[in-house]
Amino acid sequence: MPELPEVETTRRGIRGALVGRTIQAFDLRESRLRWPVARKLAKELAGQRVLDVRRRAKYLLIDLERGTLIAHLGMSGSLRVMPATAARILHDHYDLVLDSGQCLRFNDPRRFGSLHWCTGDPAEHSLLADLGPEPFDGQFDAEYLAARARGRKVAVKLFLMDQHTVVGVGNIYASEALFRAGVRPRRAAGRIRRAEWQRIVEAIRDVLGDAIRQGGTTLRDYVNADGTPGYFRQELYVYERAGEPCRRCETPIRQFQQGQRSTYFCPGCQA
DNA sequence: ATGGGCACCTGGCTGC
DNA sequence: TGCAGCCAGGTGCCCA
Repeated sequence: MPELPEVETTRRGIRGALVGRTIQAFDLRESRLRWPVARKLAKELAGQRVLDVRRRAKYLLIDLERGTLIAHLGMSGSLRVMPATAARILHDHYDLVLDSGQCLRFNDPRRFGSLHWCTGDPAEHSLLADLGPEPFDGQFDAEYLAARARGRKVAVKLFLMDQHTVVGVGNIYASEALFRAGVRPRRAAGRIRRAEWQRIVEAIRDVLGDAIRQGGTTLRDYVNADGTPGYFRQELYVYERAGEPCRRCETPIRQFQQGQRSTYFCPGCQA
């Protein structure tokens, strides 16, 4: 998916068009997302005003008057704001039609995305309840990571991608953050030194912040709320650069598999 | 608890 | 040109 920068870019892009508007209709054309979306949701949502659009981890939270929509973009999903009359294309799965004449439209070729309706506190929803801290929160620091990693044999890259450790870091930014921190992705989490955790914390914040400023990373499907791609791809140091010279030391970037995903690193820059 | 692997799905690219 | 095989921003769940 879209990792944290892409979800945050989407949030910022759709928020202005949604907040204060009233939902006129919920058009569901494909209910088979990661979990089935109930058709009866249309009846519930119609007439409700949008109070806010927030983000928790890689989930978008659309606060309405009587509850919250919890949306996930999966691997290939995107949410765009457009005229409700705009022609639908393949894989447009639902529209949230607003009283402004615009709609929020979800497109997701792989259908790994999801949509839940939550009355009550979304933080206590089963999808969100056990998530780790936000990377920009104060409680996410070297001490926290060191304590959590103690005794763990799992590779540090997989440890960082575990949403119980910290949220928002996916396959691209895990490789990129470890490059910036100078730490090899295969090292056991329990053997990372305090100074390295400190660098990892800073690297995660830096790379996510830089990516947000560039509107995220577009590999294939991802587009922002206005349909434009993210431009951070050109600033990647290692991701999808196997065999190419490191931008810092010229050593060829290496690639290998970790947890059925591709990992990239520079043997010259990362210890 | 921890670690590892699979499943869900479509589309684009590569190589025969 | 056709098609099989492989790969892709995630994550819940099942097994040892």
